[in-house]
Amino acid sequence: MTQNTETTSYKDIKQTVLGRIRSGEWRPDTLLPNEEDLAVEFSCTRTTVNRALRELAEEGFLERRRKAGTRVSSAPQRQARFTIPLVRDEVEAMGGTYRYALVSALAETAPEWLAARLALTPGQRVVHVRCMHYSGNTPFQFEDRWIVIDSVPQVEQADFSAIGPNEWLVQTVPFTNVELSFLASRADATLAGFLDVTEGEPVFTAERITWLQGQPVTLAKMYFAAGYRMTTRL
Amino acid sequence: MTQNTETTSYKDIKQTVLGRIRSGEWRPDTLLPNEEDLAVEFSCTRTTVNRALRELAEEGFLERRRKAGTRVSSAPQRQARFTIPLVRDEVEAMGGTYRYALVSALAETAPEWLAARLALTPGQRVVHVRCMHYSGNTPFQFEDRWIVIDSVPQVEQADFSAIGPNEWLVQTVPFTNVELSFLASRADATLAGFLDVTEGEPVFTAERITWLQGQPVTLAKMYFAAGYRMTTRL
DNA sequence: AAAAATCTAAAGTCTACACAAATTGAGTGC
DNA sequence: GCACTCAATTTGTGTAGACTTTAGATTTTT
Repeated sequence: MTQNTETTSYKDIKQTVLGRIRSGEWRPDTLLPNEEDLAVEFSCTRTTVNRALRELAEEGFLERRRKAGTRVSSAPQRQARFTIPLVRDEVEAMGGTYRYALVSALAETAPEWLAARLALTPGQRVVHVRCMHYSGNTPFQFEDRWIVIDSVPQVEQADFSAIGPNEWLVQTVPFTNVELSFLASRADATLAGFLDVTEGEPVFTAERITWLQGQPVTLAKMYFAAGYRMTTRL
Repeated sequence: MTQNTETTSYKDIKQTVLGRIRSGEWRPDTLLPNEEDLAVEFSCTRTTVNRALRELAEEGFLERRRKAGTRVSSAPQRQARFTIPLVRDEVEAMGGTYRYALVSALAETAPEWLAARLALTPGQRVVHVRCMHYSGNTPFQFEDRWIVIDSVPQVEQADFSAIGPNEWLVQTVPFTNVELSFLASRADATLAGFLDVTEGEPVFTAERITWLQGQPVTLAKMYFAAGYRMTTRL
């Protein structure tokens, strides 16, 4: 486990501290010894203790303030970290064969609701792409996406019949700010058809809005097949 | 911004590197200079560069491998970090007045599906707590929770009429492992009544399973009112 | 050729020390 | 009693240097 027989690594310290929290030895709100004392206890330098405590604080287990010291977080697990896999990876991880199919791709004037969501000027044009992601022959996800032409002019030449809009965008647009939402929506007739569920069924939905340096780039609505759950361990 | 006029801090380096990624100067898959060279460029030590790059890697922007070097992540935004607020905080943050109401709390034998989910031995007993969280008079969340008596014997004496089971558990059980899932479920008659929606409506649902050192402690199903979305910015 | 052994570049971590920044808490003056 | 100042404490961050571990690359062996 340890790198050699005698050094105490920041990982050991993290483990030990976590253990004391879990065991109840250090209950929420308990003030920990300061870094120097812990360094003595673990016979390492303060630097190493610092790293351990800093990371535990980042993970939400501890709260630290200069001069005030370090204490056990009273409301732990405020943060959940989800790994958002690419659709392809997700399908393949479940042992399925990933398949992509374009449904439609059309340039149009942004509908009002979209203009409002993305703060577009009235009449701005977008490319509307709809496509399906399959696991084998089973529908896995229906993707409904709008791409702002002014922000990504190349999109008018893009061919989405072979490559999905997400992968195209990742390759084309250097980088972005993102807002991601999860919600439950209701399958309307069209969606029910695509996902092969009954109309009215609940559908787990992710919405992703992407900006490039303040400019809205794309809004994607991703509708998952019945029974989908997004899971994480803390 | 910078602490004094001349040092380059790891934060500056993070900003600069992120800037180069965003601007497209360093595209996905680009191999970065090694830490020593960057240390020269930023006129600081390798330690400082290391911290900057390490954190960027943790945030998903870079991928690092010993000997192979550091490269720009080709599938960025693999990680979303959600802040899971306590219900009370969430309600109050939206300007509502938080109100809690116990619906029922009964000790019973774990139903089969629950025993399967938590790997209980047949016949193990649980306390089943159902309660509501309101924002003012509007239903905000219906919580359906089972607590394993063998893991938390005190639960039989607990009084959930004033304090919610989540807050009680946080105070009582020192610490835990957690599995958290999000999904879309369908409002049955009971749920529809509690949340004041039509039967059959989609309901955003969070499920949380908690263990204490391998022992299952509790399963909570949290059903959110219509229109709820869980949002994060990256 | 293919497989195994070796070399080596890069990140990973630790030590030891120094100074910076924040904030508490005590003391001071009014 | 109240506001203000200031020193002490604790975490935050940087420097300089060394050793460790991983895994890509090269060479040797089969």
